[in-house]
Amino acid sequence: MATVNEIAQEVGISKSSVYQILANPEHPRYSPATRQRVKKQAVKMGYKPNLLAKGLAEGKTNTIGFVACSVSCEAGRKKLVKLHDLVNDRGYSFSFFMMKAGSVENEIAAIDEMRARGMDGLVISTQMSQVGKEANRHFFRLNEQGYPYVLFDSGRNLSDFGGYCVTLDRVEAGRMAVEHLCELGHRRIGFIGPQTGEDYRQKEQGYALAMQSHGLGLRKITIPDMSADYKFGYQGVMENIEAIRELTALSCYSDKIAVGAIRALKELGISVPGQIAVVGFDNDDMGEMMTPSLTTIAPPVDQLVQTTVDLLFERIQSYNRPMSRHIEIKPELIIRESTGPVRPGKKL
Amino acid sequence: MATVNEIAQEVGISKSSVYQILANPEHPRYSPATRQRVKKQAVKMGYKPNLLAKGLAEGKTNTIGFVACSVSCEAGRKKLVKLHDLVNDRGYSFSFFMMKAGSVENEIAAIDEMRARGMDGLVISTQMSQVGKEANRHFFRLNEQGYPYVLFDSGRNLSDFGGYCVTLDRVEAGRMAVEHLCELGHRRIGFIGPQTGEDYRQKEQGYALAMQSHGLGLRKITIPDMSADYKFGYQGVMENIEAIRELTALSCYSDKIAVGAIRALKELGISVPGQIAVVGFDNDDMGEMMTPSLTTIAPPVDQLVQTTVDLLFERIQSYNRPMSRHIEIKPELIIRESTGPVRPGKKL
DNA sequence: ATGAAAGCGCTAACAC
DNA sequence: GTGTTAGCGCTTTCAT
Repeated sequence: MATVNEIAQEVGISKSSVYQILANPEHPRYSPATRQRVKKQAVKMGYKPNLLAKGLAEGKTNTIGFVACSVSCEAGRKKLVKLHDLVNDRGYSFSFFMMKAGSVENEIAAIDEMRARGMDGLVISTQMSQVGKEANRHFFRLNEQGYPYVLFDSGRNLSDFGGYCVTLDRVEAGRMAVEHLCELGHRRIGFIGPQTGEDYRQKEQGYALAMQSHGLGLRKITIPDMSADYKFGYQGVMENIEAIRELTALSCYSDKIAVGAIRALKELGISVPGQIAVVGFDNDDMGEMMTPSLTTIAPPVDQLVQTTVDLLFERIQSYNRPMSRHIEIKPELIIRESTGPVRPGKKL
Repeated sequence: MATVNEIAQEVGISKSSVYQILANPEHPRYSPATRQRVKKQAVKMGYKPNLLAKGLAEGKTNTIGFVACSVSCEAGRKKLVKLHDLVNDRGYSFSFFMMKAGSVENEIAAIDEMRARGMDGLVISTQMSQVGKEANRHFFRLNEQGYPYVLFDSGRNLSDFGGYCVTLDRVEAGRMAVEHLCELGHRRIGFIGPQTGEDYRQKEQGYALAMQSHGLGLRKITIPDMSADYKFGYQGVMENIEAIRELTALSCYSDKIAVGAIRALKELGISVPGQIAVVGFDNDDMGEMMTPSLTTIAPPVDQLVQTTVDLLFERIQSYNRPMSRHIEIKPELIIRESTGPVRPGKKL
């Protein structure tokens, strides 16, 4: 790969002149003739500045990093793409780092590596199985050092977390599902989800709060893993048939759980929404095309990402210490075919 | 962030000693006492080597880049994750670069940027709408310069492409769907897909070859866009109802198209697989859970990725010029509920 | 209008 | 055992 030096040798001038001309091709500081020759050579040799050297010299890379564990789902995919686009719109490059899932140590390692690579700022989105606030301790260092980052829609306990952070209001999400079902006349409403994760805890809390405010008893179905895979929805129903038969409606932790559950319900000869209404969560594309199409609680992905990026650049451009800021985005209800009014004749 | 120099100052020795000790903590070249002090300081100051500087100095970054346009689908997600894992297994970091979709210029820009960032090798996976071989010209430069890269499952015309390349045998995929349906007794078999893209052309060619070898006439349904979105499957059926009613089986460009098509068929009161059998392509997770579950042609993702990574590292470790190599991976048929024997009584 | 020189942080060959 | 020195390629200040 051609370097500034090589161009300088070809043209027969010093490398700093070449640099100046390439950085500012129109500036009349150098004679038009020299400028032309340099530009020609650069094109001819296919010159591309070495970004490692540039970053080292400038102390910045014009790159924003995104640290996430896998691309866990369709929703994760949409976030990734939107984030990429918005960061590009700001004239920054975008770099995605996939951390190993699970432990806080992996999260720390991922963040450290991205900093070591000279990222000018980080969007961090990781699902932590550890709920306690000790899982946030490593952020204190970032805060103290004034390193720009925003925690993004992360299912973690945020008490005591002192940085910038944008999340979806999952308590509200859990509540909205119940409110929707209550309006349709349902009272025996179940909730199916995994038992771990702050993520889950919040939705389940919203469910519980809404049920209590309507004077209804809780009916939870727990599935084994924190993974939101189809199979767990299927198994959840199949292994709790009796409890399911008591219900007229089921709120699900995710669209995938809902799809698996609906598959199981069909196999059991229980009609959706006729005998049981089902609400999902995530607004996966597929929900629109399945039969019945899926009523769901949708995270406003664009708004989430937009807010995150705004916050990050506010942080990057300001020189003062970051204050603690937590922005919660409200979800939206999308009504489709999988929910309907409770059947009058349904057995108690 | 702490530097080698700062540690050296604290400890009171030269920076090269610090470097040597940190690079080789157990080597007895330095006195145990000094080694201890250096290691302590490094931990205390939270030293992490600056990867830009390291990469610049060493002329390599121990990082493999993945260049792709968006993460177009569930299958893309799986590839991304598997690629990441295999690259990590080799002791390399993994960096994902999402290029703007569409033009060859964007592809070139993406590749150039990754090289400028010091990637030691690249896996390139882009869908090109341009079918001609001129879309491959920029790879010649990479070949000549001996830069290590592997073209990965890219729907493009590979005549004249002189590098390493791993693809799915999509002609075979198209053929397999037809063979499966013929074995079930179907003869009026349609194919639905977009009209652009090498990707499409191959599947369609497999369909055509298989149909001809059985002496059957082609029945193609074309959908507008190259996007493999659900909606197009739905629209494709709804806008070609007459043609659809002639069929006893339908082979689809993708699982998403299949899902949309099945939704439409249901709305039209056409039962699947009773009145019409449907085969998808991709093996999206969702295919297992929908009703009817989806018979599909599955790309062996792990094998594709494994082969790609093997090839890339072979290239990285060898000093000789790359030969041209093209490895085609065979897809697999997964039979589920959406296909069944043709109904005897079906109207001609 | 052009160039010399120092520096970013890490690496590596070699000297003491 | 430890230090010196030059260099990776780009940037930036200051001199000519």
